[in-house]
Amino acid sequence: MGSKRKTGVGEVDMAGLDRQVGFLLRLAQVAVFNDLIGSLKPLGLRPSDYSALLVIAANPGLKQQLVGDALGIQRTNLVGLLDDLVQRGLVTRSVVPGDRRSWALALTDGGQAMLAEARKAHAGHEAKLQSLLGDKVDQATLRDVLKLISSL
Amino acid sequence: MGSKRKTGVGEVDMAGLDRQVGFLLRLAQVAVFNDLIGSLKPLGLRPSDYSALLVIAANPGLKQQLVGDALGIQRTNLVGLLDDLVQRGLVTRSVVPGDRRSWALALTDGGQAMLAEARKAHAGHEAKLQSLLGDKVDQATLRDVLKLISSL
DNA sequence: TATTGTTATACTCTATAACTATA
DNA sequence: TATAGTTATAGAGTATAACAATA
Repeated sequence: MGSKRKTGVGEVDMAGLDRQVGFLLRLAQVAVFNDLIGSLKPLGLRPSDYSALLVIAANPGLKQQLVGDALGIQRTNLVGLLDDLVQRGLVTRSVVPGDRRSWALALTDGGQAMLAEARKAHAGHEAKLQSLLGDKVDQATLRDVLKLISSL
Repeated sequence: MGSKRKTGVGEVDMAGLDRQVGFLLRLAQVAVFNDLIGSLKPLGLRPSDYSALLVIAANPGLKQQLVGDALGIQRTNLVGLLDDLVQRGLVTRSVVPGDRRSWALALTDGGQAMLAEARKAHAGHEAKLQSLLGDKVDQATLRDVLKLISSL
């Protein structure tokens, strides 16, 4: 007991934690997320801002509610996020002819330009990850595994 | 453009987000973490409490600083976590003969009993994950991939 | 001078309840 | 009644600065 290989940090016995998928999954996610945060920071965007711009660009006229559904952000927490994007002139909230309760979201020209820059930043981030994984991992398989785990 | 397959939530074009490793990694991590949170909740433990108990049990006499290093928790944020575990009678802070700045952490008998229960709860969680992955994924390979990604 | 633990504090992310205006 | 957006608020989790005691 306690005679297991001491991996992890220095002399500390990690008690098998460093061999458990959940723990490693968290470390991997934090590493990737932090790198993405750093890649987008020069543009003044967080990952959530970037993903909102992406989804709005792909679905012009989309309602806030649906953006939230797509990204897993509650509509109540999306308000402030979009307020900022609107105030920065990247996104417009337009009246929907048939429904005066909802907004039709769209990117401004500035929003399109910002998204183009963000895509480049994101591509750099992805390239780093790809080169790390290289041919050691089949990306399609990895995606399938992650999707499977998501259904837990 | 914009004519890609509409996956994800309902009618919304996810703009390729649902095919990116970082996004899927986040979804997978959230799913696993939430399941672990639910598994430990009946014991009044959070994942961070559980991992602290694990590491202290494997390294009796360990200093707070080293627990933090092992788990990626700042020493400043570990204080309250350990305060609670001590107050619940699960962990003791003892004087270290050679160094009066630090505490020697250890589990009480109650802490050992709690950890045994927590291990069972965790095993149930792991079993759920294992049965989901089944023979579709080699666990050792998955761990290696996640470790690799963590080094980004 | 550096280290350990501590306190106070702030910031982000996320979650809930309640309101409004529309449908 | 139900829905879309909004506001206010609260709770985690995490981050920094500064301090006391000790090395």
